[in-house]
Amino acid sequence: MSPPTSQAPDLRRRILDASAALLESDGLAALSLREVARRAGVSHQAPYHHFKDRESILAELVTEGFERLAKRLAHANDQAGGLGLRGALLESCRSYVGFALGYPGLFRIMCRPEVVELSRFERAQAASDQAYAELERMVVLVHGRADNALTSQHWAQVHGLACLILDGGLGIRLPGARARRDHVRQSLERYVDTVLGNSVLR
Amino acid sequence: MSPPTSQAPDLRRRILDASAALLESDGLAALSLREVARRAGVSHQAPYHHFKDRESILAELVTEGFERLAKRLAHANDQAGGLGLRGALLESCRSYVGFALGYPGLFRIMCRPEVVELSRFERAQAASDQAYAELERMVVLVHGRADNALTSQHWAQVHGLACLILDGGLGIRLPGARARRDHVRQSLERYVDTVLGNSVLR
DNA sequence: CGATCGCCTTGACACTGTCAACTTCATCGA
DNA sequence: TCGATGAAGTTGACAGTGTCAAGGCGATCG
Repeated sequence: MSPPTSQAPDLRRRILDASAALLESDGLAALSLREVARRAGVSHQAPYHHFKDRESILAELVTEGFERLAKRLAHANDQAGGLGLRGALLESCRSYVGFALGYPGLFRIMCRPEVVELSRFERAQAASDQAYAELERMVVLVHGRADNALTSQHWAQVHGLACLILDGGLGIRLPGARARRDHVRQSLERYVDTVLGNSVLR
Repeated sequence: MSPPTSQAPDLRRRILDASAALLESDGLAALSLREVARRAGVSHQAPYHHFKDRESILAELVTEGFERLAKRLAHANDQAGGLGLRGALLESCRSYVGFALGYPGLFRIMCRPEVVELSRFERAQAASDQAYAELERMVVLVHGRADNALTSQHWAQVHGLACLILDGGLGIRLPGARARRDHVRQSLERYVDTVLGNSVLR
């Protein structure tokens, strides 16, 4: 027999792809199981043969999201040798915020426990831990030691910026992708300088 | 006739109170118009005589939330004389995070545009702007001038910490209210010291 | 060749937000 | 005083949702 055509590869993957597409184009509210099934060309019950429930589908997307994010962060960390500490730190921050702005629908469900309760999904939790580990690795590179408060501070900075631009007041105040990108770069550079003690403000 | 008994003050208020209670006790998913109506002891259509739709109810809660938050931040700012700059800045940060942890359900819908689109509700937007203005006032107190990047940085720090403890990986890693409070204090103190240039890390 | 099992279907149920039409009742101008 | 008006609350309906239950169907295998 032939390899699966583009029409019908395995349904599980098609459901995930349709969900991700819907999530980014029309938002979480538009992502109903039935609409996903419709787009995948199957009955409204077919998804239940591959996922326990709606949350499980989203959890799979979340897992893949955290894995991709962790990979980006790891890549930035690995560049500490070539780019130098400041360059790598900046790259790490931009990876995080860039991921959030690049996949806003996905990023949102990654930090909404009322949508996907991470602790219910072992693999998702593990992927999240992996991303955390990369953040912590950057903190070690910068400060020379692991420290919960420092890691929190770093994570909060990039996560907060991402959330505020995506969902909060900063997005409203920055119309247009260009303005956002500029603002992100400016904010992150200032943050990096502050952290590295080169702040012009001292 | 007697003044309204505790049983039936004006329905509008009762609907808002029931919604807020449901939001904090069982989360947003459990907050359906019909359940709210049930708890208010009226038919499922009664709320529509006081609110255009479900989002409008939540928008009213969000408005009140931002007003309360702005008031807390203003109070912290006003204490700059008495507490000193460091004390006031710390108090401002703790107000923000404390608000988020104190009213998690409310805080969540305050930063979820897919639940309440702020730009659709003038008063909510105004209240949000008011809170932003107080954050900016603190930045001016600290740095001597207004600066978008600095305000972003400050806002992102407190917002990020709040989100991560509430919804993200920090909450999972900090079981128990006590551990969270301690972590918040520690993180915020370190942040404040960093900002004020007294960091022990230099 | 018959049993089994994975994948998918149809059908049903309770629940949701919202529209439409109806009742009740207080207010107010003629 | 009376009738109109309009606000506030009701019941009923509709489409849409997530999920449970039962059935069909084709491949696999003892």
